[in-house]
Amino acid sequence: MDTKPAGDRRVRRTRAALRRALVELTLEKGFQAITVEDITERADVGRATFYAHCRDKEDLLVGIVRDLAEDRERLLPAVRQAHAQGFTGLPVKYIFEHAEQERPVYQVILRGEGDGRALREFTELIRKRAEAAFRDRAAQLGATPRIPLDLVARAWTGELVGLLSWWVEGGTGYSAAEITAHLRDLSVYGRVWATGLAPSDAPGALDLMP
Amino acid sequence: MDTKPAGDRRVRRTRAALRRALVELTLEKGFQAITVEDITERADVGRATFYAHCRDKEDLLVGIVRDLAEDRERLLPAVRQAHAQGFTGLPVKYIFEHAEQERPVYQVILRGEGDGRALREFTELIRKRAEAAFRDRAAQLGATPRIPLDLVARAWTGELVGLLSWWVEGGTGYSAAEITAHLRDLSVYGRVWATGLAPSDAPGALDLMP
DNA sequence: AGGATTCCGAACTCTTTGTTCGGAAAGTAG
DNA sequence: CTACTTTCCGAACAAAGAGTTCGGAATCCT
Repeated sequence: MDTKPAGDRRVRRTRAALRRALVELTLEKGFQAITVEDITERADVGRATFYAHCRDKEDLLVGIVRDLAEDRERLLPAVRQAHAQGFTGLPVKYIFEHAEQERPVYQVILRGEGDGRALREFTELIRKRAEAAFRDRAAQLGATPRIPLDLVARAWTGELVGLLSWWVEGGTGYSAAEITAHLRDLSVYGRVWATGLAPSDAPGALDLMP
Repeated sequence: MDTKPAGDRRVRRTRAALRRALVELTLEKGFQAITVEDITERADVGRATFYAHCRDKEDLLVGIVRDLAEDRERLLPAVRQAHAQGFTGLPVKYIFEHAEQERPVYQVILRGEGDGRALREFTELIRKRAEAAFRDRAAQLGATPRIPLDLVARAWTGELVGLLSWWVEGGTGYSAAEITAHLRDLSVYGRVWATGLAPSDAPGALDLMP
């Protein structure tokens, strides 16, 4: 999928139409069930034109996801600078807000449509950021973690992706700010604080308690 | 996909061969790239025979996943009874051990192969168990959660799936017992305890601190 | 041994994919 | 506005894969 600026208006229009059609159809029938003709029909574009823009369905999806990530990253420095310096992580609330604006695409990604590559790449991006942020801060403070930071980063990424997948489908009743706050409190202070349940009540505790 | 006991030896053999072939090929080339003929060739089975057993690739995968879940659930009561009563969650360590035994299939599921349905179902199963466990225990103790339990259950499920996906790919260097303990400590006591990092160092904290 | 079931493989239809090409349409630059 | 370039269209084509059918051979169960 081309991601050049696309100077020609015709190119911009057909590309936008194809992408829009793919996202719509994916949410309706699932990525797998879609045929190229479905897409071109919905986009009102000749089938040959489709192949002038991308190799196949997957390629089209990759382009969408890549541009979404660029869009997200593009505004990041501004957001970051508005708060503090030296912070290398992605502000969580900003991710939720971005997902709110681009809900359909986030749904497609987080559902794991299209062989799940998009979701894996999204997750990896978050994970790397989180791990870098943890390491930076640990180095600054000279703190000695009780649990390896790579493991902490993976677990935290799992929490974020899990909640985001849920939230983006709608119906949770939380605002971006609310769910962000909950996620932070839970991950920072733990389940004992969050629920008042003693450790022995945790799933899996059976194997760990005397 | 039939999941009957399969009394006939021929049926057992070809079914096993087909499933084995599908898992192998999926790990080699990815589910999407596999053709039915690839499967039958690897399994050394006639192509017509394939359709005598299942509608298509997906159906075959569904059968595999379903039987795996059955296998996991079948031994659960014994495990549970060996530890405590009234606990409705899935013992976490047992899941990791099961994944260790059935590594290839878990890899296929957790990579989100085959349109991601298998992964979604797996996640849902865990999530429901976790939420039920949290609710039961909260009711017993009369505790008032600071964070809604359904949100806690989703976040915890995300942690588990995230770590399990990582662990099952190998190379983490942890045993099932070790990673289970880490997951428990981290989720129960939180990141401040686990890493020594102050709350303001958490990704996303920017939006939440004054 | 006998009857039922399953497997095989070859042939066939149908859908979808991906490519090609010449003419029409729309865009851009000057 | 003109001239030149690029894109779009649609139809036609080849190739691959999906899914079905069927008679005969092989295998299983009892």
